[in-house]
Amino acid sequence: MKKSALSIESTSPENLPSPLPEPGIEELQLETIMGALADPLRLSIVQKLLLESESYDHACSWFGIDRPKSSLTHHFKALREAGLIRQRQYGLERRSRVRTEDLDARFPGLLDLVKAWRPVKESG
Amino acid sequence: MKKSALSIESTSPENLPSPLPEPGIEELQLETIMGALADPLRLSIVQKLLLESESYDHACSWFGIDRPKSSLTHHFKALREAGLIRQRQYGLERRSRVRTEDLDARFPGLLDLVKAWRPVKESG
DNA sequence: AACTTTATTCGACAATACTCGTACTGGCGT
DNA sequence: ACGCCAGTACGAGTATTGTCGAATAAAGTT
Repeated sequence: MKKSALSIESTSPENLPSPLPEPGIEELQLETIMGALADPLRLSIVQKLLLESESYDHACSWFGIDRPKSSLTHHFKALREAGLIRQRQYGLERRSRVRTEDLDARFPGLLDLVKAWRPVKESG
Repeated sequence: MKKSALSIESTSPENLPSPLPEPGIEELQLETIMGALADPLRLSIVQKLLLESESYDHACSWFGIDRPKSSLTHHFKALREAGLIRQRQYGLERRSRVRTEDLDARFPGLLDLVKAWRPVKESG
């Protein structure tokens, strides 16, 4: 992957848009995290990020969730405000990633539970 | 610990009252568990059992929670139905313990998070 | 049998959370 | 400038959850 030496975006490893407002590490609360993960849809969002995002951030269209946009906003916001994900604005898109380092530091083992989660199939 | 050979209650290591209705191991759902632990009071109940109960079961008076009894019933029931605790009737008391084996088997690391939980002090 | 103790059930109310339509904003392309 | 597009904000309706008093049940005691 060749890139121009002139690229204005490659001077440092951290040339990212600043994150949307989120709780700091010290503000993370286990109850709140648990509450955020009590919803199967949100659990699946975090799991998908953990298992399938190769260290890239993803806009919510990437998840392929069949829900109205206002519902998605609601859930992504819940995850961000609980401190599970970090969101950055890239042009039109608002991309998300799991706050792996922070969560591993504060709640070691938590993300492993999410990775190992196996949703129960509802009878149809 | 000497005991009578005639004891009708000591023929096996398991002479306990049978547990109240609870989900089986295969029915435990992470979402539901998370939901049950999203409440600080319930989180503190499970934590106290994990840290302070020396493999004994405890009635809810043991916890020293300053709430009406009907509220306590509500929360203990929520914990039991989520599969976090097992409850047995001992005479007048209904004693609880954490389902450590089941939870460790299904969600390894979960109980460590609860043990390590440090509640945030509300400003008074 | 009457009383005490532990805890449940029921019902009402309040508070919180989920769902989603509609209208809007902010960045981008032409 | 105009429209398009990802996503937000607001608000309403619904559902779920928490809180707790009052009445009840079940077990033990005397």
